[in-house]
Formats: sequence, structure tokens, C-alpha cells
Amino acid sequence: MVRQPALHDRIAAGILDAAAAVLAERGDSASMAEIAEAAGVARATLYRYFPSRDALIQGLTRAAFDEVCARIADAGIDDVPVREGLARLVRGFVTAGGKYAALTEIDKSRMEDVEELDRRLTEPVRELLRRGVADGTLRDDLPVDVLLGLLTGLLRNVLHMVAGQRLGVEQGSAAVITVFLEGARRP
Amino acid sequence: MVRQPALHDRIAAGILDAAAAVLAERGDSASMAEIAEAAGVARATLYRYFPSRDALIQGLTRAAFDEVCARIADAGIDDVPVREGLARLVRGFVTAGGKYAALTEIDKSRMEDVEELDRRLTEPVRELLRRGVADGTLRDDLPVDVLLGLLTGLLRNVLHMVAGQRLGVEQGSAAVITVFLEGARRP
DNA sequence: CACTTCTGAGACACTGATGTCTCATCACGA
DNA sequence: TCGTGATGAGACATCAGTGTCTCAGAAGTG
Repeated sequence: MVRQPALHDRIAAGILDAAAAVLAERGDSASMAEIAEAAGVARATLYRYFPSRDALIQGLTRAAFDEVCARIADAGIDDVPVREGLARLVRGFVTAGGKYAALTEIDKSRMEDVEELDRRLTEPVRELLRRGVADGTLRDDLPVDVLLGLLTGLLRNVLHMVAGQRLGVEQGSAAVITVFLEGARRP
Repeated sequence: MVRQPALHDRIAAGILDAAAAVLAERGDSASMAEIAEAAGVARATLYRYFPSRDALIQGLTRAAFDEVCARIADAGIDDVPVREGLARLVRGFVTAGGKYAALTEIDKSRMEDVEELDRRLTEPVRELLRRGVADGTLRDDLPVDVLLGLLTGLLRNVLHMVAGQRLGVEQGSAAVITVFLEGARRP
């Protein structure tokens, strides 16, 4: 009796969801025991699916980035005016960024490939911001990195409010979109 | 030969500064050994000043909140129009929030008194935001908690950029002030 | 239903970090 | 300068968390 891939994958996905929730709350203090409990599996089972803590974090990282990057790629942010592109980006991020919220709470300085993943996520955003500065949509007195920092600061907090069910996805998206677009608009 | 309080306090303060820097970078993964090294003292010395990790985090937390709260209290944010109040708040926070940046990177869910400290810090801010909503300065379509979340998201990222010397205090303050005031303005 | 793999529970080993302590040397303060 | 407490280095103890494994029972699959 080998588990059907569908069931095995569903359990693995459930573990990643639980890991995301616990790590979003406790960060690096979260133990594998706590994650297993949240996932509703035994600790030994958690290790059967993810043979080490690193493997679990790696799996979560990949899933988080894949989900967000796919959403952003699908949004076609380069095919529309900057304001619309930013709106789509934010909506995609808030909708698909649940696991990503967990990653903002853990120390990634010693993870492999994280720079590459981060670059893959932020490069389209940087490009969009550059486009906005160049075409006069966005203010040009702040470096693009700072604009990015402001946008990700808004997103991060909204992701956490959404993850904690203190804010809906739609309202959260709308809040970031309007605050950023108005706040970063070229005067 | 008992150390003069001034020297003893200066060393303790240096330890807290170093702890803030290391924790801001590594969060809960930062070890006491790393913190001691960054502070330029032996690990045993670190323990002589702060008898446990919890004591160190507690000391850092108190210092961070004291610094920021004092700055905000001095700013007289209640005595001026909301826009000016927010500008003063942000300037105070970015100027005095270096240690606070470290606290955003650690798990505080099991710390004593953190709710009280957090309340002490955020209550004047909430009050100011409420005033802004009431007098028409700020949009009233978002709950004050969400406005606070957006503002703290901007502040958090700017604090980290300033702490990492990727952004100056003045420019960082100005960025948050303008983005938030414009973005959260009542249309 | 039968069979086979999966799972939970719990025991065990290991380890890095925390915390403690000693002692020779350093450095502050009078 | 001198005396005394502070310090660094290093050794040691403890422990929570990570990782590993066994076995009886559960559960998925055909």
C-alpha cells in the first residue's frame, strides 16, 4: 500500500501550511514539536515528510516563493500602466503571500539560494518601480530600493494582519494599493 | 576598585547596542557568544552584566521602549495639528528607534510585560490617528488598527534600512512621513 | 476483506547553546 | 604606584531541541 501521490502531497502541503502559521507567530523559536502538533501529525511523521528542520524551511521557502512568483507572473504587471501593474502586484501578493509571511519571521541569512529566490521575486517589482519613476507615475526623489522597502513594509504588515485574520484580503490589498500609490505618487 | 557607575553603565550600554545590532540581523538565532563577540567582551562578562539571555532581552526591550517613548513624549504630538504630529512622531521614531528595530526580529510572545510596553508605545499613536480620522485629516475607510499597521510597516522597514546604513535618518523620516501622510490622507 | 505501508507514541542519542565557575592577568580609581 | 575588583579564557554541567528508531495499531488500497 503505497500512498497515492495525491494524498501524500496533500499531507505534505498541510504540514507546510501549519509550519507557515507557527513560524509566522513564533519565528525561529518555533520548535519542530510545535509544528508537528499544529499539523496534526506526530513529530516522527513530520520528519518522515521533511527529514530535517532545514529541509522543512527549504520546502516552505520554495512553496512560498513559487506561489507568490507565479501569481505575480500571471498578473502581467509589465503589460499595463504602472499604477495598474502595482495594483495587480499587490493583489497577487496579498492573495498568495500567506506562506511568505512566515518567511519574514525567520533568519534567512544562512539559507542557500535565498538571494537568488529573493532576486527572482523582487526583480519584476523593481523593474515596475523603475518604470514608474521613469514615466513620471512615481516620485523620483527616493531610490528605487527605498520605494521597494516602503512597499514591502506595507505588504509585510498587511500579510500578517491577513494571516491573523484581523483583515480581509480585499481590504488589505486595497489599503496597500491606495496608500502606496498615493504616497509614492509624483507630486 | 569598584567601577564608576558611568563606566559600568557605558559598558552595559555598549553591550545593549551590540545586542541590538546582532539581533536585528539574526533574530532569535543570534547566540550569546555572537553578541558577546560583537560587544567586544567575553561571554562570561556578558553574563556578569546580564545574568541570562532573558535578562539581556529584557534590558534591551526596556531601553528600546524608553528611548522611543521618551522621544515621542518630547515631541508634543498632541499639541499640534495631526499632520505635524505625525511628522514629529515619525522623526522621533526613526531617530531613536535603532534598538527597536532589533525587537521586530525576535519572538516576544513569551515575554513579560510586552503588551503593557507595546500599549504604552502605541496608545499615543492610536490617539493621534483617531484624532486624524475624526478631524478629517486621515481617511476613515480603514480601521485605526489597520492605519497603525501600515504606519508601523513603513517604519519597521525604514528602521532596518537606517540601521543597516542603507538610508539616512533624515531621508528615511521624510520618506515615511510623506508616503504615509499622502497615502492615508482623506480624499 | 486482506495485505502492506503508514503512523503515533515514546525511548534514546546527540549537540549547540545557555549558564556557571575558576584563576591568572588586566585595568580602574584613589 | 598600588590594591582591588573586573575581565578573558577556558573548562564544565545542564538541557531543550533535533534527529533517529522501534513496534503495535491504524489506515489506505486493490
